[in-house]
Amino acid sequence: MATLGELERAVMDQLWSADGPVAATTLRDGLADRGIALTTVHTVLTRLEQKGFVVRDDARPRRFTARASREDHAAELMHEVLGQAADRQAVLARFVGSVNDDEARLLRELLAGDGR
Amino acid sequence: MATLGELERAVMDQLWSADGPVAATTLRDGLADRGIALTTVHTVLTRLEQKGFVVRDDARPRRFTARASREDHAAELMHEVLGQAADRQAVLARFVGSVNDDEARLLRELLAGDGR
DNA sequence: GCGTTCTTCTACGTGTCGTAGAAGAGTTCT
DNA sequence: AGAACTCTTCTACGACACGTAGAAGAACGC
Repeated sequence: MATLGELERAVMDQLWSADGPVAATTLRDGLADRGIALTTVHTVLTRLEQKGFVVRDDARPRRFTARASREDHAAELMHEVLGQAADRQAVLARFVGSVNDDEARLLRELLAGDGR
Repeated sequence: MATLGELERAVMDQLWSADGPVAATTLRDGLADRGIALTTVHTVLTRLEQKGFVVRDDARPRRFTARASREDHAAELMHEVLGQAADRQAVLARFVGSVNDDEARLLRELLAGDGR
């Protein structure tokens, strides 16, 4: 399971919040609170690209896009965790046992919908 | 989210598979394929203890126990992932959308059971 | 063409993890 | 008790991931 560092996650958050490709300078500005150099942003973006989280286009001020949406990413992570377990049923049972009421309701609806 | 290294995970697997407290020597033997030194096992156990994954008793050849079961651990991880997402509903929707039929059936049963 | 901006390359400090030796503490056997 | 053995703790080191950014070259706008 490829993991994300602090800054890497902050950059992904920016990309996930954006509704389209984003330039490095924009990302740096969004991370202004950290006072981060533009080259640092580029380094992180390159690493995120190598990890398969980000794609860069070939336009000239390069623009970066998250491969999967924030939600897809989270759902994928959940599947990875579940998939690594030998006894998935037990894991699901414990998982369901500790979701809150709203989530339980939602899950029921989601499952009722598809006729599987 | 505290993460586990390769060896740390292997040790946890041993502890999870055991049905009671386990001595360091036993763990080393279970990891015989790696040809690991006993002190290495101890180091890892100490780190796992610091991370809160393991408890050691005060019997003299110390014995180590996993804090949570393998399944609890996985379910906790799933919750952590879910909890970090802003839009949990969307994550759950994608998660449910990609479970296989057996798992969907199981989830329905689990959710039907409790009257929430 | 020239200054400005962007990109890439390279590098370093810190923290985590795998790895284990050395030395001390405890246990066992005679 | 004393010797021999085993277990525990302390300390340390190399590798790798990540945050960080400067230097230098490439591309762009005027």
